Parts: sequence; C-alpha cells; structure tokens
Amino acid sequence: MSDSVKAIGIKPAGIKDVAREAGVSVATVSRVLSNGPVSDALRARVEDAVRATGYRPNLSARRLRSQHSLTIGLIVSDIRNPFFTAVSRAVEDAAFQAGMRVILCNTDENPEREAMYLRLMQEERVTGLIFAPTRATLAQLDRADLDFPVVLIDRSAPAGRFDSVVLDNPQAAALLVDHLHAQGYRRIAGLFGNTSTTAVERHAGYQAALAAHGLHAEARFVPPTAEAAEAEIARWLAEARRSGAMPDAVMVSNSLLLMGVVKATRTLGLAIPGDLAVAGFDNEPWTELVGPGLTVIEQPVHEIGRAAMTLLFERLDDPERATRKVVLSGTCVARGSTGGVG
Amino acid sequence: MSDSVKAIGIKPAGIKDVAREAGVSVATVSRVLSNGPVSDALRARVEDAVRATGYRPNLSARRLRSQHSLTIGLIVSDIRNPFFTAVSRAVEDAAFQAGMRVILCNTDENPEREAMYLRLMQEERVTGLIFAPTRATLAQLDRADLDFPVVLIDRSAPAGRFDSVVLDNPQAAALLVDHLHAQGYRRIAGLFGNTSTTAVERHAGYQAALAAHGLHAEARFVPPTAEAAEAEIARWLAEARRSGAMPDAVMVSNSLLLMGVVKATRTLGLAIPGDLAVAGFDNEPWTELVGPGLTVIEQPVHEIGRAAMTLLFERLDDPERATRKVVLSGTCVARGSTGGVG
DNA sequence: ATGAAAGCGCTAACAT
DNA sequence: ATGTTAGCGCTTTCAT
Repeated sequence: MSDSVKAIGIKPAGIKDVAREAGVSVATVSRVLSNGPVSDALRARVEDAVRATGYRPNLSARRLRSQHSLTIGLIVSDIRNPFFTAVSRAVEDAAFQAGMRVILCNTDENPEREAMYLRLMQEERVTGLIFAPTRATLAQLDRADLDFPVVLIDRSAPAGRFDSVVLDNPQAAALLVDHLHAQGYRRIAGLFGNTSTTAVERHAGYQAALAAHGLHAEARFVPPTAEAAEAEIARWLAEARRSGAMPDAVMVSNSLLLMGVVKATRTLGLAIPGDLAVAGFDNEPWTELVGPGLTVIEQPVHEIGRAAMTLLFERLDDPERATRKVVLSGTCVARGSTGGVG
Repeated sequence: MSDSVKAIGIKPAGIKDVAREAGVSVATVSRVLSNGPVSDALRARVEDAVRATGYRPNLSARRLRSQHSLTIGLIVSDIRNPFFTAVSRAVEDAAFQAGMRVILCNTDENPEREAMYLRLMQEERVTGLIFAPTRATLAQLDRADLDFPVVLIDRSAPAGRFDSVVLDNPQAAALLVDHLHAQGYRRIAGLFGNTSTTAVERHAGYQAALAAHGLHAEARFVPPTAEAAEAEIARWLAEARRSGAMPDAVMVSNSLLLMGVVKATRTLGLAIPGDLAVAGFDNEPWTELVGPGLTVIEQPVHEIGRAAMTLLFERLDDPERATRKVVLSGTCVARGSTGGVG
C-alpha cells in the first residue's frame, strides 16, 4: 500500500499521485475518470489507485481546463417560500440527471443582492441561469449583457427577450374571483405585493374578472411582507367600517401577505369566513390547517421547474431560436375560508 | 474604444485582454484586482480597461491558482424547514462579511444525498463545512477523512470529534413537559422523528421531565414526515380510546410532525386543546395561526448560524485546539394549544 | 512599482 | 490503447 494513504491533512491527492500509484500516465487516469477508451486491466489498476489515494478530482481545475462549468445558476426571490423550494427541487433533479450542479441564491427581493448574484454567476461561468427577478432588475436585464442564457420563472419578461415560464396569473386571479362570486360574495377587496410583476398580472386578472361580474374593484399594494399586509388590512378595514363599506371578501396575491391578513383577522376579532372571506395563492401545507382551511390557487410547482430546465437546455442547443414563454395554469383549491355568505 | 467591447456572446474578456487594453502587464491587472501595490495612474487605467472590456474574473482559475476556494459548504437536512433557512441566512451573512461564498445543499435526511454532497464538498475544495447530518452519516463521519474542518449544527457528535452548536434539547423538551404539567396535563404522549439525534435527545429530556413529575412516559418514533405522523397519531389514538387510556396532551419533536398531528386532530374531530393539548418545536410563522395558536419551543436560529461560523473560523485559525460544543437554550412560547385542562 | 515567467490540476491534442 | 505535452486564466515568485 502506498504511503499516500497516510497523507491525511497534508494535501489532497492529485491526478499525478493516482497515475504514479497505478503506474500509468495522467492521461490514462483522466480517461478512466471520464469513461474514455482504456483497457480493462489498466482501468482496474487506476480504480484501485483512486481508492488507495482517496483521490477526488479538483473541480476548479477541471472547469478551467474543460471550459464548461457544468453548473447552472438559480436565483430566487425568497427561499422560504415553498413555491421556490419546490421549484428548486425540480431544477436540481433535472440538473443532476444531466450531470450538472446548481448554485442556489436567495435575494429576498433585494435588487442589490440580485446584482451581486448576477455578477457571481458570471464569475462562476455558469452554463445558464434560471431567475425570478424583481421588477426593478427585470427592467434592466436586457442591458446586462450576460454570457449565458437566462430563463425567467414566476416573473415574465414584457419584451420577450428571454425565455420564461409563468403561471397564468390573470386566469388564476379570475379563478379566485369567480369562486368568490359563486359563493355569493360581492364586495371583494384585493391586496397585492408591490415589487413583482406577478402581483401586477394578478391584479389585472382580479380587475377584469370583477368587471365581468359587474363588480367594483378595490385594490391596494403593499411591500411583500406579512407585517405590511397585516398593518394595511387593519387600517383598511377600520376605514371601511367607518365609511360603512366593509368588504365581505379579500383576495391576496401571495402567501406571505395571506399570513398577514389572517393575523389581522385574529387581532381584529373577525371570523373567517363569517366576517370576511379570504382567498390567496400557493397551496402551502399550513393553509389547510388555518381556521376552516384557506382557499388558494395551487401552482404546478414541479412542472414549472422542469419546464424552466427544458427551456434552458433547448436554448443551449439552439441559441438562435425564438424566445418562448410557457404559461401554465393553476387550480383553485376551495376550502372553508370562502364557505359562502352566511 | 476597444473592439473587445463588441465581443458579445463570443467569449468573456480575460485578464490578458484587460492588460492589453490598459497597456500594462497581467501582473499589474492582478494587483489592481487584489488591491496590491500599484501607482494611482496605472490603477486608474486598469480600472477603465476593466469597465471597457466588461471583465469578470474567472473564479475557477483564481481558485485553482491561489489554492483556496474562499467557499464554505452548508449541508442541511431540510431546506423547507424555517429553522434551516434562518440558519443558512446567518451563515451566508457571516461568510459574506468574511469575503466568502456558501454552497448550500439539501439532503432531505437522505444518507445517499449526504454522501454525494460530502463528495462534492471535497471536489470543490471548500474551506470548511457546516453540516446537519442524519444519525446514520454521523456514525461514519470520523472515518470519512475530509480535508477540511466540519462544524455540526442541530445534531451533535457523541464522541466530540467535531465542533458543534446545538440546542439544549433535553432542557427544551423538559420546558415543554413542565409547561404541560403546570397546565394540568398528566397523560402526556410523545411523538419523535426516527432519523436524527435531535429527536433522541428530546426524547431523553421528555422522559426525564416526566419521571421528575412522577408521570408515565409513552413515546413513539416515526419517519420525519407529516404523513407518517398523521397516520401514527390516528392509529395511536384509536388504540388508546379502545383501551380507555387516552392521552390528554402530546408533545412532538419537530414542526413537520407537528403539522401531521394537527391534521390528524382535524380528521378525527378532536378539539385543541379540549380533547388533546399539543406542543412542539420551532416557532414557525404558521404555528401562531393554527387553531388557538400552537405552543412551541423557539430556537435562537440566527445565533446558531453565527455560532457555527465563529467555531469554523476559530478552527481554521487553530486546527489543533480542542473541539467545542456550543449549547444554546430555547424558550417556550406558550399559546392556546396548551390552554389547560377543561 | 512593474514585468516576465512559472505553474495550480486538470483535459485534449497529438504522437506513438 | 497509451503516453507526452500544451495550455485553460489566473496568482505569485523572482527580477528589474
């Protein structure tokens, strides 16, 4: 047995050490590692040597030399959001199957962090990027001249300069409004986040659906936090009560805001759905457990991730082809929070 | 203006291009990039050239040459668990301040994935690793001879071969049991995950606290999923009802299981806390919103992340020093789910 | 303060 | 099928 076995904590074995141990050239070792053409005899010797030396390839060296990182970037706006964890899982699975790694980054909807991570992606020479940008970054993204293809998720490009995969947000919002209408609600308020294009589209769908029912839309936009939503809803309902124009239902554009709204109903002592019906987005596990269960739009999260990877690979195959936008439909999961006017 | 500006989509500019553009040697460019000793005049020229060429350093090349990755690994068992997202945030912040990157990986408590990611960490030549291993992997971790220091979080090493930072699990479990006892509960069941050492410690604290109160412990272990918990609790309560030995409270060792238990009470039509009091771990946002609010142990998540990074840096400073174990206390957040015997 | 040149660990031509 | 060798893009001696 070689003494390199004992070289612990000194320095990791390199391909040269393996070659020496096996009595072959480094090229042969490299070929074994990449399943190149090597005789069975030598292959076995090399594999033994790899084990004996505890050899692990140096990815930096490999990437530098081979000029491809086999890495794709994934920049999401909120890793705590189960939507993004599910998507990232799908992306990682697909990447792994293709022999690629994923660099996962979380921006918290902060444009500075987005800029920093975009820079990182360049420096890591990623093969491609899947990105859920804020509106602010999205507006500048064309001018960013990145050296790799980008697929947008959750938020879509207006111009069509990028491939993207999104939920049919207007339709989904309409689904919610139609459901509320069918349940007998007529004064349907809307609360939306103010940083993402998603909220803009959901607001559009909300407005259109209300108009179709001949109802009046009353929407407000808040920063995408539970606290902001809670405060705004409390203020709003207080005003509404004074003016005698209380809504009987509220639809909310994402799950963080939804949480804030539920909190507000608690502190205000409002019953769901008796005093106020509630509907939102994202079928997170806890929505089933809160109050009578919360009515939500369920997104095809895994498909969104898979579709993004598919678009990315197709783009890598053919950089010249026209950009595509994959639009997937959500489904309405009706629960007690929209139980009907009572 | 150089023509390299127009080289879009061809190939990213290298340090050589910058040097040519600025009319200096590559060494000078490198010095500017690393804030080395360079005259103001040349520095300015180089900085202009960097902008003109859109130069971004190639991290693979930099890491290969400099022989340090400036990267630390973070392997967690469940990225959806807000405990780990909070910890990872703290780790990332600390790393960023130290000019380092973080590679975040998610194992879903799967030993195969753990092994794969450990291999990855070696191949990426990470400077250090923060790791929340399953029991299975933990048992083999000493034999893994890794080329970097490891700090364990959430799960602690029995032997003390690794630095670690953990919650005082026995104490936290006792806190819950004491609270339940003070609220008048006497038949306190316990449901624990079967993959982590955390659950083992929490079980120990649960048992000791019950013994101290002269009460009988009745615990079960299940896979760490909501589904498993829901099924097991349903089965358990059915048996208990038949034998006339219904528990009046149940404590649960993590938030995933907690969700399963809440679900089970819904399908079984049990009132919380009237028919069954419930207490668990991790003060996740939704625990406040479910039923009368769920009583939970709150962990000092940010401090855990920071402490892990501190341990790691200290270890890198002095590889020879004795291993340490930082034990942090949790606090009991009492809510309606343990409102008292009716 | 600046430049020339060696070489990090690996892959891919090219040669045999 | 196997070995030899030239770099990948950068940092870091070593000269100047």
